[in-house]
Amino acid sequence: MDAFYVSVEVREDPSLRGRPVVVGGTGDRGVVAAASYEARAFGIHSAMPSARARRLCPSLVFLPGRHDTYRRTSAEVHAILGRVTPFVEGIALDEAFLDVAGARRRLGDGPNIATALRQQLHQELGLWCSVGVAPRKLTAKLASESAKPRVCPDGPRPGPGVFVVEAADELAFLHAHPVEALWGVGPATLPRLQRVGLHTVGDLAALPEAALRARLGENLGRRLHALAWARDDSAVVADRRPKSLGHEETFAFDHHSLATLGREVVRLADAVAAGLRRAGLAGRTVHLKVRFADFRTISRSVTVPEPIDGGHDVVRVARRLLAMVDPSPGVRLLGVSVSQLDETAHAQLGFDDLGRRSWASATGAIDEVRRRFGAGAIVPAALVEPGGASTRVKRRGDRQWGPPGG
DNA sequence: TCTGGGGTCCTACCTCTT
DNA sequence: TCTGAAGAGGTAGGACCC
Repeated sequence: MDAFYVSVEVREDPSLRGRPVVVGGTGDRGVVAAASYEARAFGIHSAMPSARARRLCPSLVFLPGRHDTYRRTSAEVHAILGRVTPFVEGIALDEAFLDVAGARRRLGDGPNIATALRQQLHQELGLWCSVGVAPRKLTAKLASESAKPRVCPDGPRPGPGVFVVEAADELAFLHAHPVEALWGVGPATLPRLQRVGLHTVGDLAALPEAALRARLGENLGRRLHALAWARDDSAVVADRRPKSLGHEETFAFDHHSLATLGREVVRLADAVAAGLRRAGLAGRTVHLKVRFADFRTISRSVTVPEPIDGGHDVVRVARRLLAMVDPSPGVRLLGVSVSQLDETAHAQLGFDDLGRRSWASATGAIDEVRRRFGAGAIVPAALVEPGGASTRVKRRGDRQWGPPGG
């Protein structure tokens, strides 16, 4: 989808059309999550610190974002994609691979399907997308970039919308791209390649695989060499199962006390546990991530014998991990996640352990209250601050791209 | 400039078991 | 019984993607 979050906002408020708009964290520590093409003309891009984006474009319209709306819209998009083929692999809320090999007899060739799909998405949802058509995922992804609108100093120019790479042209198309276009070349690997004069995928392809392996390590060297020669036979995988689930949050101010961080851990762990139960999952390994004021990041994890999905259990393990951390340098971010997931959610119901059984039934009741009255209707006692009717409980979800502005 | 949040995958190292 | 090798699993950190 083109500038997905921003496009959803513009659809709801047409007065934003044609203006430099970004969705992202509004506070000093926030970043840009999505920028309209008008904003990109100012040099603004996603992951840029919000403060810098404001400096680049004082007339910028800054929206805090509504993740639930984007998630709902993404589901609508996927429903339309699912009419074309059941083989839809979601990459992010705004991106997916489709294997249309089996749909060609019914709907025409790849470019025809792509053109029809763009029109359908626009007619039904009021959103535009760009489609790359190619023999494999890597080149389809790059082709979709070529299909997108272009940013010029005098404003955005529409792209072709659909960009087709035929099998015969695939290598020439691929080799003309910069090395960072390849999956696996990021901010750490790019300088290592550039230092030895490898700037394009073609440069990389011309190097013997052994030389690349020696430079980048066996695995990465082999993988990048294969990708540079368009050897990527990874299939489109529909219905991917998540391997971990977590929440993390950057604070508006650094925390130095274990007591304050303890409350944050309870909130995050409780939200993660609720997410696990919603997804019908339970996990065995709990991870705690801590980023200090100087951006040094550590993680601590522990594996428990049985899968857990109850707030009480995840909180207990996460608190144990927090006790290993010295918060005195100042903590700017805390994260809790759970991995080693399986679908035996509520496994503890089967335990011959009265304590666990009563927690499990309490958890079921908590989920039901939250379903009927909202996520804030019932919270862990550790999060309730004194204040009677004015008691306010901070919940996850209102600060998706960094702490809010003050 | 001053760095989010949701993830996946890989590597290195350690411990335990066979 | 002791020892070393190999494999599995756990833990920590980092790179990468959208």
